Amino acid sequence: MRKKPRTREIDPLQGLGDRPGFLIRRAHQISQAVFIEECARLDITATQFGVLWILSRAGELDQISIARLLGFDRSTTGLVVSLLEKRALITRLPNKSDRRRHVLRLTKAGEDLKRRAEPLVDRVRVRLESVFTRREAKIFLRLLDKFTRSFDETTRVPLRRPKG
Amino acid sequence: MRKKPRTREIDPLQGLGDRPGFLIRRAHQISQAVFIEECARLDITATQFGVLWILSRAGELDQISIARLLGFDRSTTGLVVSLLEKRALITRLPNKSDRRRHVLRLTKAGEDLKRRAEPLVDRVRVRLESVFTRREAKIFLRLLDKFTRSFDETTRVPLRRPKG
DNA sequence: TCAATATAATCAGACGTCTGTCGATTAGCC
DNA sequence: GGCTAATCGACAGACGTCTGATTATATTGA
Repeated sequence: MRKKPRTREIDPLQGLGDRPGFLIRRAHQISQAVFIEECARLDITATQFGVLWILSRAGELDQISIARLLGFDRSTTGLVVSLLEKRALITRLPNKSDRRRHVLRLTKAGEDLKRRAEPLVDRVRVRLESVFTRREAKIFLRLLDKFTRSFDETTRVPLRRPKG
Repeated sequence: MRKKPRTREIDPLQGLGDRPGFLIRRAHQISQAVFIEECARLDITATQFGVLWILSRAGELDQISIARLLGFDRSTTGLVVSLLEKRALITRLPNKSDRRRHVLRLTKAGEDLKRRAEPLVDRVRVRLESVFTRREAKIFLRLLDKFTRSFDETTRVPLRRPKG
């Protein structure tokens, strides 16, 4: 029970470990790990699921729209998309009216995977929130939402949320 | 003032954008961006600053200890450390008593950079917290702390905090 | 003493992320 | 029609992160 700071036991993290940036980084590390763990058997990452999700909701979208909706960088989106295409989870069809664009759409396999992933992703949420009381979880999400929204326009890739 | 969901305007993010994992990812993206922005002229990342900070506090440490204290992966730590060594901000000396180990220590340049970075890193904190009231910021940090501590032992790299 | 185990560090491979740049294409303007 | 600006998407380069494998070294125990 090493509890005595008597012995001048320094905490090397003091002054760093309580900074928001540090804690957010750690929280991100944790939530990524939990996601990977829960969805291991589907071999899917949170980022990839985001794309499947958004395509499932929107029907079809081009790369840039996906990036804007999810807050991904264009390059990141390009990589994720080509990875999903390689796995035949989405198709990438040239857009007739604008040949710069490719219209993305879920394949049957993509739909299936997305559907099978949903309960697992729900488990991720449950696990992440399980350390809080219901009230705390609500506050946590509210503050995170306030935080991200407040910085939205200052980021390179602001989210396009219809809610405003 | 597009406010009517009358027109069946779907929010493609609904059901995803309010998940803790999604928000945490976004928050991480933001805090990273702010850090980079503030510390651009020192050409230093949050991760790199963490190593400088911890070495400044501890005097000398080996790579694994740094990883454990900061919650980095061993490989990550190795890469960051070699990068800092290349910039002559730290030295890496073989440990006599245990030849597996390399003892890391800040160079003069490393000390200087760390000192010059401190006010900038403080500005990062201030900016990140500025979107909250003082009370909210406190709660936010408390909940983040609870979150990260609760999952600490389940992560691959649990933080070694003397405070327990 | 020798074998088994544990630890430190490196390396390879993968993914996510960002920056910056470039070419292709479209759209706007004269 | 033709120049120009804007946009899309590709690519290269960099960093952080994780996993898994490997090597070198210590420690422990039979």
